[in-house]
Amino acid sequence: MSLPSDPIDPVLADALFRPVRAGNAFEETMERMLQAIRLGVVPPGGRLPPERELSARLGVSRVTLREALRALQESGHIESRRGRYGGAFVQLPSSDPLPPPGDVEDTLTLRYALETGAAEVAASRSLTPQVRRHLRSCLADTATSGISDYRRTDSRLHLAIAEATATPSLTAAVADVRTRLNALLAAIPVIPANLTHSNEQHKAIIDAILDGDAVAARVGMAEHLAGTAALLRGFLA
Amino acid sequence: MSLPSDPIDPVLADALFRPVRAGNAFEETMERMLQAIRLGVVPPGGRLPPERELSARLGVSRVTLREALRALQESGHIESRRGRYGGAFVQLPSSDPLPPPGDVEDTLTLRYALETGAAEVAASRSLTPQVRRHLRSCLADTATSGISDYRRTDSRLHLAIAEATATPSLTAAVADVRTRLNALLAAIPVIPANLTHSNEQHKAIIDAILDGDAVAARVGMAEHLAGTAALLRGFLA
DNA sequence: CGCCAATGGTCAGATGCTGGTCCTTTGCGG
DNA sequence: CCGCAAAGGACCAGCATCTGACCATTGGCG
Repeated sequence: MSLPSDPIDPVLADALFRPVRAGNAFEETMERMLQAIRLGVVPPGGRLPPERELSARLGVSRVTLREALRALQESGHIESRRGRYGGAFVQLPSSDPLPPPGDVEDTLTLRYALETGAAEVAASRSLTPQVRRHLRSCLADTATSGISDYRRTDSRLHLAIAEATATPSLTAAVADVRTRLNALLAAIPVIPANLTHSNEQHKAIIDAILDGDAVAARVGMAEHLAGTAALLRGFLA
Repeated sequence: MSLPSDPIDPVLADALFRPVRAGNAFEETMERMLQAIRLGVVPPGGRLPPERELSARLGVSRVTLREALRALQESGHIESRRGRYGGAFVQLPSSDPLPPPGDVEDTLTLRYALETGAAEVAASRSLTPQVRRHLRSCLADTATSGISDYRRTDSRLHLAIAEATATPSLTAAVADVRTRLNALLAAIPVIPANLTHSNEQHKAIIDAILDGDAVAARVGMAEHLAGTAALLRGFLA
């Protein structure tokens, strides 16, 4: 019963007829909040936007958003305080079970395309002083961070590069693939030797971007990603 | 009232607190079907998968899917036939109002990152004979197509390159950005001179991919995209 | 010291979406 | 020529979600 009369490319069919929504509104909302917390976009101790604003931004009713927030509260990720100047404050949960990792090669290849592209585009632009400062700041944070918060500062640096492209869709895509990558990285330890090596590569990439050297930025990022990819393939093979 | 206690990066906040869902289930389902039709994944005269299969794939109830199909029927995109060997068959609608174009630079930059990355990755892989044939076939279709169906065959060729990466996420991302691009392209005419120039570039890109020359594939794609980008910026400036 | 604005907490009614079931149409194959 | 399998068409009960309003708490400010 192969095909009655359908010469449809099965690969493209999988791409286009993929699920319209990854889960119900509650699940997707919670994933987003977890993403913001895990990527360090809202730092530990920081406050999330008010419920009304968040629900409006996410395009979700406040009831649904609150369900997600309550779940995050019970899992120890946030703490809610009432009254004016209250809100949801990010905590450091004792245990944080990451979602199951997806397809490794799919994630790594998508990451390669997105982040090498982002590095090249960022280097091709004339960056504002604020953006240049932010890049340098994130680089310094990564270089001086210990093993415990390396993953978060590293995420922030890579996101800063994506931001420097001034391309919202690209920034969002990089954030998403970074979340998938972190789910993979959770399975392997942070090794100090790799850490110092990464820091050297980070510096080379940021220097190239600040110099406007698109080729060097791309090549530097490609080498950097190859290192992480090799590490992951080794551990998850 | 700048910030009460929120040192949250507003750019990243926009990226992470973006809407969880683009619309209701009906709207998103209809967008997907239109995407499949407009990109030529299901060719004119071709049959869509059965309702039950489609609803399962899209993760949407059959009722909702049928609402979308009925809308497509009333807009002249498909025709439904009952009985065994029936189904929904793609028509050529007389008028097809495209959705309003989004941010031009955002679309073009994201496209640059995704498609140059896809070309490089495709060239880096050892392609199966089927994939090689498919690439050559799509290239030939594009070269021999007239003005009327150039946009569709061109879309198919670019999608074929994405498929060659064997990376589902990348394929889906390229398909999405291509849909956004087509919304922009709808505003400008197809010019024969540009068409022949594009065909030369297409041949260079596919040759590079088939030769496994990653650098040439990337550079060729970058030049090709720059041409379209310049054209669009000129018309939409 | 008391008011007030901003925030989280709660609820009821309306609407959307789902899952399941059954009906109708159609054409191939026995 | 008839029966069956595969497809679209239609319906309904129940759950999920949204809308909108109102209540409760808190800390700064007048």
